[in-house]
Amino acid sequence: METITIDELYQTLYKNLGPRHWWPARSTEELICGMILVQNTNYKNVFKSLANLDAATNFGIDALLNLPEAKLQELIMPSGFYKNKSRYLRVVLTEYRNHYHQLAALDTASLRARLRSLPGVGNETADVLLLYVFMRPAFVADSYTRRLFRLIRKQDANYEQLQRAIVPAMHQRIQEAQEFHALLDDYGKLGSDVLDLGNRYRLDV
DNA sequence: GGCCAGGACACCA
DNA sequence: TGGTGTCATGGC
Repeated sequence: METITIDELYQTLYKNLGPRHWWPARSTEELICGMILVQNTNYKNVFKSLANLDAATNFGIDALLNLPEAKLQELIMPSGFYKNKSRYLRVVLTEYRNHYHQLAALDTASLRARLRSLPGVGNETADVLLLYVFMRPAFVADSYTRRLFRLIRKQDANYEQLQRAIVPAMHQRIQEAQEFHALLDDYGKLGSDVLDLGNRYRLDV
């Protein structure tokens, strides 16, 4: 078995999978909606909800926030958990509309803590918001990512533990950090048929 | 027809 | 700190 570094892992994934074009969205508002709606949900279902929202509001921030509660729930229903997600969407979109510049001025740690305090924003959603909305380098230790790193590190780790281990070993620009997350998740979906990293490599961090 | 998806949260011990 | 139940739809 061959040892691999974080950089080499990134390069290996990139060479085999190519650019993943994440996060798919035409506006920041659509990005935020997708991030909430995709929680524990297949993105194929999310696309249906996003199409509904687009048709109803064209992703105008005020149009989104002015939707009656019942209408918003109806539009996002294909993504499941629609009662929770409608509430989370309102909170995060309101925060974005009213406080974006204040948030953008914060250092990354303070910004993450602020995002994390919002209902519906857990570890993963906070980190994808940092990565794709606020353009801060972040490492998203989601379930796909933890599964792969469990295989190549030969040890288990929860979200925070994996972040503490990996972040110091990363030295990526924002675009690479974004691509890394996309590559890790798409690798998780495609499975080891394409590239059996778990049986080939060992990562010592 | 069962399993799962690009989680978060409340509750419990 | 860690485990479990709940939220819910649609694709495969």
